[in-house]
Amino acid sequence: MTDVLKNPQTATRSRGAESRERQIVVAAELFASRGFNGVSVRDVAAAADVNVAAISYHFGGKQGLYQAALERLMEEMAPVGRPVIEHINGLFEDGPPYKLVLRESMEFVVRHILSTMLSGDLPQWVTQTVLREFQQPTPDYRPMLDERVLPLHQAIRRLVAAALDIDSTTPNAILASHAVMGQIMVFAATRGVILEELAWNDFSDGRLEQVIEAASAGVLRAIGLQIEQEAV
Amino acid sequence: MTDVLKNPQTATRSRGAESRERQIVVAAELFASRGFNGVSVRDVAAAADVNVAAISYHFGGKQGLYQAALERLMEEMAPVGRPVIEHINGLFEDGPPYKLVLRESMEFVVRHILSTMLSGDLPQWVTQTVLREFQQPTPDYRPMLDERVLPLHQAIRRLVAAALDIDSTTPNAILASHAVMGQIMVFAATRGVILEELAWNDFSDGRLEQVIEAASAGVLRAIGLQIEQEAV
DNA sequence: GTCGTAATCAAACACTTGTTTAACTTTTTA
DNA sequence: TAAAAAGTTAAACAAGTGTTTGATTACGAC
Repeated sequence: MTDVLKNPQTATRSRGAESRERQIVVAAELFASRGFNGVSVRDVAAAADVNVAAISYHFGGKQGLYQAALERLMEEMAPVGRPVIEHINGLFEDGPPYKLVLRESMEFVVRHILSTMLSGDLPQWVTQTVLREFQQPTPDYRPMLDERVLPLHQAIRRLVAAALDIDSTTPNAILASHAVMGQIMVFAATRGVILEELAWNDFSDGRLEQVIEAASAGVLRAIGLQIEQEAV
Repeated sequence: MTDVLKNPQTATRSRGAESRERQIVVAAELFASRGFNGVSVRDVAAAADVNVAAISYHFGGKQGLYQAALERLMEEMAPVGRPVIEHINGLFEDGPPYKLVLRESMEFVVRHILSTMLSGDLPQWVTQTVLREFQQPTPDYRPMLDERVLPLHQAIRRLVAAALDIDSTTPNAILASHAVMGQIMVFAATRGVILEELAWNDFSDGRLEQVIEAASAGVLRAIGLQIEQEAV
């Protein structure tokens, strides 16, 4: 808690740190929307209002800047997965939970992931980069995969396996949990197409709620935790 | 069936057509794996064993080559969606089908899509390009979206809506069908990660069958068409 | 105030980019 | 066979790429 006092740089790094920060933010957004090769260092420099040489000076080059953006991505992604992982792990501490508890937990998971990824809380570039890297991983993305994505997958797999009454280490559990992840992430991945089909501009207000409830209902049915009858 | 005879070009286009064909094939694969900006015209020329100028000569430039690759993509994608669309449309010709029929149809849909996309039948670059463009569409992709992807979505939506007993034009039907598409496509989209987690090399033999059955079971449950009891 | 470090800057670097040119070979047509 | 068309080729083009340089400025420490 006394980091600020112990590290004078943190309090007084007025000059270069601000420009460094600007470069990371701008680069993260540009890389997300146009890809690594679609962005030139001069694009970043212009958008961040710094000299081109500043990138090599601060990050050692374009590649280093991308790595810095990925590290920032890891920070931004923490609040997406961490609550879910902690929630699920806490659930299994006192033995296998009742189905009703599993149901509520899965509802929480779906709601948490979709509300953070679809609302404005999480910067758009975070989702874009995760999806892009998931599909075509760069070597620098490995830490992100190991420390953020896979732990979230494994936590959800425990939930799915418990709901389906199968061992969470079996291929079937792995496949079923990926299917569930697909059911959830499809709303982030195909966001643009879905908005277009619904003639919506964004997921504000009740619309996000509608998406969450639809996704939640589908997921619960998929793992056999649906309420028997639904009002029509 | 007499196309070859009626079109002498097809039989006798010895000179330029071969080189043109090679350029399209090579370009489609390179663009799929490295993205449009990640591939230079000299990369394509070298891989296709032609002169750089040939690209401008045959396609008017790099952009034209990409469009040609997208047109090829549209041809390659036809056998994925067409059988599914025809099957579903035929289903509804004589009024709303029984649940048992819906169940068998959905099983066919899942099996058809996954077996074509995960086995070697469909070139890998096709799936890669579809997923990439779905996430970040270029203007040239619009025809592909309108003529291949959306019709498939709409057909599946009819099935999903019928299974859930809701109107297929409601937001809920749209959302539910996207969730189902997510459940299916996740196996193509995250193919690499899934193979890694299962310590598999590919989806050959019984493995593909295992994936299809897992996906199928999840989808059927998600739309309320599951068999009541499953053997354990 | 002076020194030394950190940061910024315009300019230049060597290299790659997509495209065009004009000479050439090959194939088709008549 | 001769003319025309189609295709291929090496070379050159201007513009853009990431990076480095050396001078210049801003700032905290003494």
